[in-house]
Amino acid sequence: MPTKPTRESSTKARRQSILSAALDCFCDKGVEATAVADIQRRAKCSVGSLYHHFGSKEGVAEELFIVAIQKLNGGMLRKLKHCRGAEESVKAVVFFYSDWSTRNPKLARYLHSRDIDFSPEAKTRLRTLHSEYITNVFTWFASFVERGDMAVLPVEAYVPLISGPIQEYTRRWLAGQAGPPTEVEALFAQAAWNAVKG
Amino acid sequence: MPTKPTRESSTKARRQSILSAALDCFCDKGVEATAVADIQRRAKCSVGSLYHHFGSKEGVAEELFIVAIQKLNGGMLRKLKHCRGAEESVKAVVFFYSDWSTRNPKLARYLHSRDIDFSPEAKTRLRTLHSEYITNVFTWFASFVERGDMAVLPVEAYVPLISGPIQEYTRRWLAGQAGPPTEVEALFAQAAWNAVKG
DNA sequence: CCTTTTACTAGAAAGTTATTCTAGTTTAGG
DNA sequence: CCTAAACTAGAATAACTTTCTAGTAAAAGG
Repeated sequence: MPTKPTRESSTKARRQSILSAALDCFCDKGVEATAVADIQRRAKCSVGSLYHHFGSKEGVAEELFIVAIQKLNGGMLRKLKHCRGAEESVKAVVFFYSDWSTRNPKLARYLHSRDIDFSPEAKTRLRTLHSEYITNVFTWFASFVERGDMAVLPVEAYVPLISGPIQEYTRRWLAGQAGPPTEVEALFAQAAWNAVKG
Repeated sequence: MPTKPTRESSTKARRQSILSAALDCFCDKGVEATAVADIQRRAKCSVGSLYHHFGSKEGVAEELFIVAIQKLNGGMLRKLKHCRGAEESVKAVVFFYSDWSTRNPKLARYLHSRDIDFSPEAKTRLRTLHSEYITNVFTWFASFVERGDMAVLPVEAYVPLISGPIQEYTRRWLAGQAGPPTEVEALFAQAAWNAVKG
């Protein structure tokens, strides 16, 4: 049975409804072109409510971006934990990226739009999230590199070599310029492994 | 000696001054956050003049984007024409992208911001430019594939495999998260060739 | 050489959109 | 109950984009 909505739960629901209304609008018309009124109408809330929760239109966009990144990164790490060797891990990165994007096309599309004007605070928060993630990923792969299963390369080179192609392909798919990533993921996973294997 | 400015030349100069003022503003504060007044002040022109030439702020952003794409693509094709074999061509793509971005960091940075709300006309124009470019690139590489120097892959897979890593790396460099691409271009060129060689 | 047309510039006015403000409602906690 | 804090609403304001009117200067036609 549905429990009586408490304040906490309804706040969460309201925030969520605004975020998902925003995502729909952003995907339909782009970030810049959607007005606060568009989001508001879609979320069925007032201007005041929206500004109470997010401070600004930019605030909504930032939160949405951060939530999306967290979902993607969190899922990736969880997936990696179940991998046993270097090759399985590298390939898992490619497969997970492809699958996640296919399952969450709107979020993926939004993550690919890079021109959101983040506030300094949001930038800091993103930087923190990113370096936490990178740290986690690197400690996972470091042992493989030490063991000689993977090549020794400049640290910043691994991610582009492994994820660059599938990301770029996915971007094209989202833009309607290519077939679904499932068609090439195996090929790209193999290429990723070839690029970084020891 | 400087020739007397004719109408045609001064129009061109004015348009150019608006475009480069816009590029500076966009790089400093992002597209959404720059006001028409910012561009106008920097270009030392009036609102009327700006609207006469470009119709809207979006119009400025679109033109800038298209010009940048044309420069990048044009340069790439010119570079390719001087290459002799498959390997040289594939590697040239990586090197040229890296060098062009290093030489034109502002334009490169702007091209990486993907969230500009293009008008339908601009979208059409971009699509045309893109498919012209793709056609040119593919006719260049097709012979190598036929000859067996390069692997037979889904057509849409080549660009991500060859350019994906260097693009992703360059993006990180522009965001201050990595060293200059010259440090990895040779490595990435080799990886690109490995990914598509026959 | 004049005049007419067209491209262009300027800045004020109008229209839109984002943000703030004031007032009021609901809920958890004492 | 009562109070403080969280929340909602929508009017008021402020910021910004776009349009409009007027005027200037270069080219084109006679």
